[in-house]
Amino acid sequence: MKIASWNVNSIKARGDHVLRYLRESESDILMVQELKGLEFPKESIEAAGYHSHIVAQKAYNGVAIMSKTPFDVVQEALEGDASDEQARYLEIKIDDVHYINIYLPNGNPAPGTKYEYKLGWMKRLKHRVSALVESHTPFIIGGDFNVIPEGKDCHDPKTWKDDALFHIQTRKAFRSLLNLGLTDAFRVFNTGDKNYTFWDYQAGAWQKNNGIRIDHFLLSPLMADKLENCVINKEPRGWDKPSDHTPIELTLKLTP
DNA sequence: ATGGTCGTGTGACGA
Repeated sequence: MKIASWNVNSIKARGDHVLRYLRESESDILMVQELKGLEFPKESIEAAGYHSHIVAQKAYNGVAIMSKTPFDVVQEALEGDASDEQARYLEIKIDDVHYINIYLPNGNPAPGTKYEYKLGWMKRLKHRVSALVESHTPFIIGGDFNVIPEGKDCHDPKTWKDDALFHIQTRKAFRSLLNLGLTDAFRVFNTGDKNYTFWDYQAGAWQKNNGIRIDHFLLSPLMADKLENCVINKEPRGWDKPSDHTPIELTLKLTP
């Protein structure tokens, strides 16, 4: 079973890319982030053989899950702050496995109110993850975490020191998530540096491979044994008019 | 040292 996650940076601008990616990758599940609007090409995605569900708002944020298999929606928001109206969380369920798609806040500039929101969001996520671990629910979390976990996940750690994506408090919060027993799927197979999922549009970052690894798949304890592979597929970042992110792909063995 | 690039929606702002 293949599951992919991709920040598409506007579904309106990248609808054709998503359809092409579904065709070429033959993913069973695709999680996308940054829809950046309310429109969604549900009909053409259905024609391609996928059920879909979106959590969206005007102009900003927005997440969606596409799946060859029908699914149940578990939650369309992260609990812990009733006043939070940003479209950043979608949790679904297929055969007792929960699939969580997140678009974690960017948080810049740090310090500031946006950074406080990011840290608060990470605390709420930890709370949700704790509940799932304690109830022995098998789950995977995929998405744009806006977290550079370690120095080797960027080209030059010095330039990222004060950024909300690499700030020590951000890395601590990410680490405390992992310490609940989650596995960073990509790092099981590849411990090397220069493996990135995002390259800025500016200053030839893509051409120079000056990127960051901020899109991740985390596996719950019960799912870790089912892990077959996890890779970054750099191809779509090289397409015409690309997203600034590229997909991360997870392969699971779900049959006993 | 500075600006550089996209997307939304048509203003700046977010990333």
